[in-house]
Amino acid sequence: MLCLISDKTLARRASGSPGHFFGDAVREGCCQSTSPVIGWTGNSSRGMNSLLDAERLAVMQSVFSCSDDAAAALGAAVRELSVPAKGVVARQGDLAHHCWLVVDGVAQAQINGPDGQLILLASYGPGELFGSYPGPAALRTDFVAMGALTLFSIKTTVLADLARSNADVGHGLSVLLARQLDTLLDRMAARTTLSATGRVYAELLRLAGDSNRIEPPPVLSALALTVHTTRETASRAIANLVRRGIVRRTDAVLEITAPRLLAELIA
Amino acid sequence: MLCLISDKTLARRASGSPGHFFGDAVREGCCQSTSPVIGWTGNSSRGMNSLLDAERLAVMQSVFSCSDDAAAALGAAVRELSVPAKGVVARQGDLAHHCWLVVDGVAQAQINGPDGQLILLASYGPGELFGSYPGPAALRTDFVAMGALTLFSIKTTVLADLARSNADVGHGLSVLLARQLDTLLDRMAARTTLSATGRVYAELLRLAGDSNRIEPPPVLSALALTVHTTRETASRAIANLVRRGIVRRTDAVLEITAPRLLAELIA
DNA sequence: CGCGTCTTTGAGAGGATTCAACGTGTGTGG
DNA sequence: CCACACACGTTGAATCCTCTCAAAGACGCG
Repeated sequence: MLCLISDKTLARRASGSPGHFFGDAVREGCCQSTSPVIGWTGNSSRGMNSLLDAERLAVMQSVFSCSDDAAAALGAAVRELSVPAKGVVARQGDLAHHCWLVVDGVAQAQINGPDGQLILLASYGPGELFGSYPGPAALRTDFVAMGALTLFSIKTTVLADLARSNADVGHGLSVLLARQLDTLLDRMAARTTLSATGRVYAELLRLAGDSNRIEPPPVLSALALTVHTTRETASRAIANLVRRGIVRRTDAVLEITAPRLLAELIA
Repeated sequence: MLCLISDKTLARRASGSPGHFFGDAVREGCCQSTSPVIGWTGNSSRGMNSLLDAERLAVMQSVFSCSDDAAAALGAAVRELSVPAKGVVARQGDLAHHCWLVVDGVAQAQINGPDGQLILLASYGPGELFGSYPGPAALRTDFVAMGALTLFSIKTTVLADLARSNADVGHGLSVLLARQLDTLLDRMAARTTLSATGRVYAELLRLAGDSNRIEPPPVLSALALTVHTTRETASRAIANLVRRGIVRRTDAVLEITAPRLLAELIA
């Protein structure tokens, strides 16, 4: 029997759930900016659903690296929010009056191209912020959870006011945004300079990091989406690498045996 | 005799200079975010080379919408800088310790793809900021002036300190960055969802604005670069529109006669 | 087991770049 | 003043990359 899944279904699915890989991957990736990551990086192993006030403050402090009272002010303005896997935080076209701060999990900004194709624009990991900031605005993307997601939501106006009145908040915000700008520029550069296979290769290197291993091995359909290509292309690209002995792949791990060579191939 | 210019040469050239169109175009385009532009928008008609202190303060205030003393602090930390057309502000790979605030003119972030092809990642108009912000960092793009350009340069560390100590600065910075993030997302969306001709059409609409006229008519090679395609493709796309009577083109102006129809074609 | 998902491979189609050629306008230098 | 180089635009043909379509196998799960 043939495979009848339309790409649309696949796309919708792949951005969701089950592989733990994707979550980890994106979480790892979303903060690969030049500046070091803030000390705190979400903690999905905690079993509880709601954060204690103290934790909330700690979160604020580590995200904004701010004083106690600033954290308190933020904590008070914030509302905790849980979104199930595949849940939609906000829809394209909505007039948003909020920002969302990712506490745990990963949120993705995606667009449905006119042909129904789903396109990934950005992903937000723990400590990152999305929504409408300088003022309320219509959203140009959907924001969906790709795994269980816990957020802090805060009114745009309140956040702006806080930023204006409290230096720590403003500064923290600017750092947050600068980092996002940075990674977005990277992604943009990759998308426009590299060929489809090149983007796949680059993503492999990024996911592998210094250890040159991806464990568990990546789900190709998901990887394809993040670099804006098709599973077929990704599959072919990687098959090529395996054939040439540049990467080795087992059920448990994908290992890059010749990272230098792979890096050369990208250019 | 044939034309022997390699594409590389062309690319290098086109990003420069002579057509006044390109400068205006980008200047118009770089602030098309949802939030209204700050009240002040550069003034190239002023004949002098150096800004008075008072003007400098005014610039700061309108960019950061901040108090007098914050503006004074910024003004003191800043060094004025003039870059000639085609001049390079900073090079890819440089370890930058500065941020630059565009006072007048347009700066572009560009990358040379491995094949020597020049690619435009972003452009910064008056009131926009680029460089390394949260901390010193290696630049991933060249920054070049595309027309006479005057900048304020400020040490990254100084700016960060100011942001942390002065709420107005931090807030202003966050607004600046949020706006850039916004437009970058837009650009990204356009680049990934649209076809090459679609991007050309979209750019036409954007340049034309409400008046539906582009005056003087766009330099195709430059337009092609901004939407990341070739002059040939751009030329074909527009020739098509002209043939179908959707736009009219003379030496002096390009006019969109059927903006609705054109908008339809983009999707 | 049937179903859905993921992967892989081949073949075909389409879009966009590349190459080639030519016309035009502009500025430079002999 | 006249080449000449250079930039820009236009058009056609060839080429290549990438997506789409089609088919089939593997795995996990209710």
